[in-house]
Amino acid sequence: MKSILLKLHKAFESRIRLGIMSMLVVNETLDFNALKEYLELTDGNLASHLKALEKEAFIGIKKTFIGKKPNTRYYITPQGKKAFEDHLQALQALIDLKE
Amino acid sequence: MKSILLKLHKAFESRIRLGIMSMLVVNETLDFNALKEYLELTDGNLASHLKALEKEAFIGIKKTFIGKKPNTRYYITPQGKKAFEDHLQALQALIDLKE
DNA sequence: TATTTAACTTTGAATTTCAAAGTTCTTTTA
DNA sequence: TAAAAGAACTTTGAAATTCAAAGTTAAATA
Repeated sequence: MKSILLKLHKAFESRIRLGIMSMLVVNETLDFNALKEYLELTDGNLASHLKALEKEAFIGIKKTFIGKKPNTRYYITPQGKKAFEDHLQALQALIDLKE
Repeated sequence: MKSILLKLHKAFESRIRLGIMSMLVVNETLDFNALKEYLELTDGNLASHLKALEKEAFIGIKKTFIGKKPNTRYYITPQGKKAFEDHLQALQALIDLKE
């Protein structure tokens, strides 16, 4: 049990970061505003959580233009995917304890 | 997705409290030292997390004696069980998003 | 040229977390 | 019976985290 808990990653303890990662697992990329609207966050709050995940190299940023409009898209990195999957597996193991 | 996140209970965001609840779901009751040793926590830290869960009425305390030794046991309350199960279900739903 | 929009950064206050030390009560042990 | 030890805390204080709100910058549109 203790070993399960140790597999939970600190970066994913926050429900907001859990939400960001979940969205990025199911959507190849998402832009700032999509995340912001979906998760109903203020700019600053979202930006700081994104930064926290970026610092861990769990997500990456791709800045492009759509026509002439700047567009910042976020995507999950391979490490991020791995880390998040490990985290979810640990949660799954916790859930299975009940059975 | 947003609605899933809203079902995550703040009290269970901490891995320590997640651990306490998990232990109490699979063990009818547990005493202070069992939790402390299993989760490798200091007295103070454990006590404050227990207090946080008790404040939400998610766990209860039963003080007894084993022989002449005082023994404090913790157990999960029906509300606690419900809340924890809802939380795990929300996590399960998050996990299932990937499929 | 003025306004708007995107995507931040900064600031600061509130909350949370944790370890360490102190406390109380009881039980052993010398 | 006095001293030491153990259980289960409480208190303290520092560090880290979280969040909203306001400020910033650069480009785009009116």
